[in-house]
Amino acid sequence: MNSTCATSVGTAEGEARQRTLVSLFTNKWSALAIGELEDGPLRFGALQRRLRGVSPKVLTHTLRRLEEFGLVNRVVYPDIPLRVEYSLTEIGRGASGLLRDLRNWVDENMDEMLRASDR
Amino acid sequence: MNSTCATSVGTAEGEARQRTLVSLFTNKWSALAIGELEDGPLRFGALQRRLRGVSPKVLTHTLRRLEEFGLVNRVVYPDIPLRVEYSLTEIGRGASGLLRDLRNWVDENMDEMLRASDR
DNA sequence: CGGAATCCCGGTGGATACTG
DNA sequence: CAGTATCCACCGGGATTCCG
Repeated sequence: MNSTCATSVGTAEGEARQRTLVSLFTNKWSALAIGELEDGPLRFGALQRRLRGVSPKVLTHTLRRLEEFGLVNRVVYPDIPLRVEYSLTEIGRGASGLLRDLRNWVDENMDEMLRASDR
Repeated sequence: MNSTCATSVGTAEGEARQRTLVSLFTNKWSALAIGELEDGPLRFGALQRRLRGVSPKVLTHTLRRLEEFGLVNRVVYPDIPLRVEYSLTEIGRGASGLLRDLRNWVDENMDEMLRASDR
C-alpha cells in the first residue's frame, strides 16, 4: 500500500515519523509559541513573557526544534544588548493554520467533552 | 474564563484545558486507536493486535481516557469468555476527521520538514 | 479474554543560577 | 538580553505477572 509517497500511514516507520513530526507541536509549548508568532516576529523575551510559565531552557529547546524543522526563523541582530527575533516560515504559517483548526474544534466541542468527563 | 470563542488562546486556564483536551489524542496511541476504530467497533484484543507494540496497561489507560471524554463507547458483553467492544461516538468521529486532516497535512509537508531538519 | 497490579526507564518540563 | 548549565520532579510508556 505504501511505496512511493504520501499516504504511507500504514507502515511502521511512517507512523513513527508522523508521530515525530506531529509531536513537534503537541509538546505543550510549541503550538502556543506558533500561535504567538502568528501576528509577527517576536523576541525571545517577549515570547517568554507572553507564554507565562515557560522556563528559558524549555523555550529555547522548543524554538530550536521548531527552527530545526523549518517552522520558524531565528534571526540574530548583533546589537548591544543582544537581540534575537523569531518568526514563522511559510510552512510554519501553514502549521499555524492547522493548529487554529485544532483549537477551534476543541473549543467547539470542549463543553460536550468536559460534560462527558464529569459524569 | 469567558473566552470570546475561537481565539480564546490567551487565558491561562483556557490554555490549560485546551492542552488537556488536545493531549487526548496526541499521546502516541490515542490518535492511532481512533484511526483504527474508524472502520467500526473493535474488541480489546483486536485493537491491541492492530496497534502492534502497545501494552495492555497503556491501551487500557488510553481507551479509558477516550471513553471518559466521550470519544469512544465501551460496551461489555457478559459472555464467556468476556467480550468488550470499543467504538467511536459521534464526537469521536469528528475527532477522527480532524486527526485525518492533521495526518494529511503532515504527510504533505513531511518531505519539506525533513529536508529542513537535514541541513 | 480483558484487564489490574507492579516495577522500571526515559524524556519532557520546571526552577534556579550563571554566562557571552 | 538571550540564552546555557544543573539538578530535579513528574508522568507517559513499556514489560511482566496475576486476577475475575
